[in-house]
Amino acid sequence: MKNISKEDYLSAIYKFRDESGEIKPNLIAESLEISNAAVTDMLRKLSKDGFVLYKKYKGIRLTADGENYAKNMIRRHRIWETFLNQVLGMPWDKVHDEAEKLEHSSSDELINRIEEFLDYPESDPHGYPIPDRKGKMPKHKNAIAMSELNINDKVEVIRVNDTHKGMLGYISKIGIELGKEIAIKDVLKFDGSMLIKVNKKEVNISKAIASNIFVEKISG
Amino acid sequence: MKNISKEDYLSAIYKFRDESGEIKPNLIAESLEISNAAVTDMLRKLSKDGFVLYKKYKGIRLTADGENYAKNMIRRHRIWETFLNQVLGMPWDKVHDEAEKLEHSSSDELINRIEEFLDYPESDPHGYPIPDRKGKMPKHKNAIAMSELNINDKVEVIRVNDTHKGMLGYISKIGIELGKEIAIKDVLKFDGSMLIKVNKKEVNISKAIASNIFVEKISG
DNA sequence: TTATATTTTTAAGCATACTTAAATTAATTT
DNA sequence: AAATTAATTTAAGTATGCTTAAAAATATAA
Repeated sequence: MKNISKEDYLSAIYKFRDESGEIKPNLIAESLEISNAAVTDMLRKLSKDGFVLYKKYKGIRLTADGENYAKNMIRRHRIWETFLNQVLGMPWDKVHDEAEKLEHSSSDELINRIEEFLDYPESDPHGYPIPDRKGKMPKHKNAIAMSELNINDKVEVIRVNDTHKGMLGYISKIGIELGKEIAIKDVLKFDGSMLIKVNKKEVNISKAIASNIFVEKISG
Repeated sequence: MKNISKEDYLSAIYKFRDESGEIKPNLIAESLEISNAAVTDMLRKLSKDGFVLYKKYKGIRLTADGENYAKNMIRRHRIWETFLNQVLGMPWDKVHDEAEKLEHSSSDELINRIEEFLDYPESDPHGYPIPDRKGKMPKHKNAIAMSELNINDKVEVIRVNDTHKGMLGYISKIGIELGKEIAIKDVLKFDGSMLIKVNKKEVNISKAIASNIFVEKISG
């Protein structure tokens, strides 16, 4: 395993598989923005190398090796993001792309040193947990998507999905960040968009955005 | 230019060209440990892209664009090395390999941020100067190779060539590091090896090693 | 200056990770 | 259950950056 592509495939499978641990080629292709044919190709290689279980036309899942490898990539990614944000002051909507490149170019020793320098952080700048060097995930806070909320709920932002490019920058402008308090003022049945209060200002956000912001209830 | 290989070629040309700025394919091939044929191939591409001046069987030299690109790679490399050593405490004989990977995976913005965090260092852990963001090199100290020295010279280590794998680790064990004082006790005419005193101990080093350690005379 | 050795280039081929188009299998709709 | 649609795989082809072997040019030595 020296290969960027293979590492990206494993990360994508880990990230987008369903609750039962399976994923379809289509979803991998979409998330990596490549053709289905390329995915079929690579799945055979990953299977031969013992990182995924794959029989054609059947579901795909990671082996124990594949799972470890993927989790290690997630670890690298989140440690880099945390470093870039906390130490170098890079804004949270820019760290993802930079970390995506760095994660393929660092030894485990380097990652461990950065982790130590950061004093063993448990979550990245978007609120996602960082696996430790043995692959153990710190416990997640019990968060719910903002799209599930009702009028008069008051919540605190716990986690924000960073996979949709542009979204983070957009909600930053509105004033949303980790730890911020938000009050739900109205929910439109028509399209699920909601009126929320952040920093004493009321703004409207779409359901799609709301479903990528995870929160903890304070009251309601 | 998204390519690792092309970046490595430009760095190698910059690093190993002669005083007139020229280099031969052979030397590039050796330094990158690839075949001469591969070098011919790539030179045509780099020439087409405007990074080198190249006519077959004639000397090779960088264009202004090529020179800027190469210098920027050197800058990235040395800033990463400095960061790894100063901030993460990675030993000076390990930073080269790690930086070699990272230098291809970082945006200019990231490099600039690290440089700022390091408070604009002027030299890397091996004593080599770091170009600033405009490509300007800080002035070198006037250093001479230790292989040029004579009995009873006393010197201070200014710079050590890090291109020979294993050498740094070897001389570290002897006790040689930047700023260290060394006294020349004897020079063997037979093979040019020398007896030197470091940390009150006398050790023998070969001429090949001595020619990669650069020093400043204190007396003699 | 000629002979020999070395360097450089050309030619042909390989592996990787993609692509598009066609064929096959599976899933959904009627 | 058959027909239609969608997903997946196969097949053929591409670009990149290498390789080895042979040919051509240059450099060195006698």
